[in-house]
Amino acid sequence: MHQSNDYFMTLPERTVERLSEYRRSLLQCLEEGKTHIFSHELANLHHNTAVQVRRDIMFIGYTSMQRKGYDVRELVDVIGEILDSEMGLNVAVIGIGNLGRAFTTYFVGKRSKLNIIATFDVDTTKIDRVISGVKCYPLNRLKEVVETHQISIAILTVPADSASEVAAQLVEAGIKGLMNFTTIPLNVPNEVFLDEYDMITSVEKVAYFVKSPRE
Amino acid sequence: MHQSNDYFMTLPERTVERLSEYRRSLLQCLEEGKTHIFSHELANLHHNTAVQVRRDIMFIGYTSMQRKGYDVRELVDVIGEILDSEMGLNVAVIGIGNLGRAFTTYFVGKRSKLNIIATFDVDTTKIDRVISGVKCYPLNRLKEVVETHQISIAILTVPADSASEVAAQLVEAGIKGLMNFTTIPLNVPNEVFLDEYDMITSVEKVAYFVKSPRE
DNA sequence: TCGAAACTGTGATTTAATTAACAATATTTC
DNA sequence: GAAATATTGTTAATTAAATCACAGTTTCGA
Repeated sequence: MHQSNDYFMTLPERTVERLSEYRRSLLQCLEEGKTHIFSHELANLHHNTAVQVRRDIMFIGYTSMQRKGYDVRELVDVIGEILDSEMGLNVAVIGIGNLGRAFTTYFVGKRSKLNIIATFDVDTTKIDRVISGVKCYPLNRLKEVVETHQISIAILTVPADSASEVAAQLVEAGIKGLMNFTTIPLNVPNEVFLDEYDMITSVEKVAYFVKSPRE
Repeated sequence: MHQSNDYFMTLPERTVERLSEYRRSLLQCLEEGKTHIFSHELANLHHNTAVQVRRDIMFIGYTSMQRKGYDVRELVDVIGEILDSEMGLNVAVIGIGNLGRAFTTYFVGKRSKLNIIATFDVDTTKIDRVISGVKCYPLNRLKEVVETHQISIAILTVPADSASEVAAQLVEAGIKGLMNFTTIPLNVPNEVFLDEYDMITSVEKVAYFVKSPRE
């Protein structure tokens, strides 16, 4: 396996996740005026080891000032080059109930290359209102709005019983990435990147390990 | 490595997650009157393979009627024996903003051995109200309520800037499992099971793979 | 200026998770 | 009732992820 610094292979999924997390800590460091950071410091801010941090950073081909730690500013920029699309990506939140609003407000104010352009809902009282800073469209305008605004990522926070149907519409509308927060597993074509997160499963897992601790 | 059906070792984390997911599909099957299910059917309902399903089921020591598929009822029960605590576990949701409410309402009506007993918030207008079916207490009564109701699991959905402090209080109050939905990584003692989920990271990951598809 | 200390970068190793491969068993078909 | 088929349970192989171990810098202290 040969890796150069010029062309990137796609990174391991876990590494991508950690880079996203590192970046946020690093931005925090910048605000606090910290200019350099050691691998073990960054590790301590997250739940991992210095080696893991160094390996992740190795993957993106950045190297530090030896013995001074990583230059925080530079590292933020390099992570940005990896994670962000140059022109940014447009995002829609589908279903603006509690979860949709939670998600949307999380993003507000965060400078980011991801722009929440639209939210969608079936509830007519929400339509055309601005919710959490973003305009709400009726679901039946999904395809039109996705196309005209070139939305490539959708966050699915609709009730379980409409999840599959809406997902199909999203695929049809040409979405490229789908984050599914419903409890219904979805099937999408291979070229659409799908990630699913199920809160109930997470908590059942916590409960299991509370009941049966390891070693 | 020797595994008997009588005493269980703790299961792989991913297996636990999948079992939780399987169970929900299986309950759905029961409602539809389906009494048996093949490994490949269960696999198709999720995003995995028949082998994976069989391996997961092997882990919990259940074996099917050969060639008839798994007995749905039995399998649900066996998964329940693995995942659930006999007497159930009590859960509290800390921070009843959008995300806290989303989580709480997800659980309402789901028959489950996990009981959301209390929610907590600092907002005095919420206190003593019943939100999403659960009573809201002031944060300063955390320890008292956790102790008297024997709450062992906490769902942390407070704003980022109070996350660490509240987490410390939860540990102090004797919580056994903590599900952290804030964007702040937490440090808790080893005996407290911690799971963290960060929406922003998830979406940044989706964005990365939209930009750099695999193979 | 030399040696010790503090970090990084990375090959080698280990561990965990997934997938392949297939024997064993039950069912159906003729 | 023998052969073909469908399905499980499990061992072995593979792949992915994390960790170990250590050589290579740079800096510091005497």
